[in-house]
Amino acid sequence: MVSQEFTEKTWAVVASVPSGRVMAYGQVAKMAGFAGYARQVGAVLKAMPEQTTLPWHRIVNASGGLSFPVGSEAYTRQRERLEREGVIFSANKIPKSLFWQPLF
DNA sequence: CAGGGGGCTAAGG
DNA sequence: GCCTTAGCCCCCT
Repeated sequence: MVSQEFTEKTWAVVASVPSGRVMAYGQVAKMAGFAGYARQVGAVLKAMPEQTTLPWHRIVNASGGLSFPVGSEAYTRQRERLEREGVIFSANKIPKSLFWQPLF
């Protein structure tokens, strides 16, 4: 389990990512005030319920790819949600230009 | 304490 | 592009 504070700060940052844009796990952690906690961000998102309104799918790895095996159910689910918002994939990678850069 | 493993990352071959 | 190494932090065995 992760601290309540970390969880809440993470949710806040994730919720701030606009549709059609994505953000890396490490970047979310940093924005939440927990630099270095990228893996914990993943843990928080994994614990999200199915019906959540939080845009967990907008969080991807720093390489622009999804952190699931290509073709897996989880991979497909996340990719469909992103493409539905207009996010494009090139060779299973999301272009850097689609990364959300919050100006602090 | 030692090991292993996660929706991670950056750097080097 | 791949794989390995190292670093990161938390959790479980």
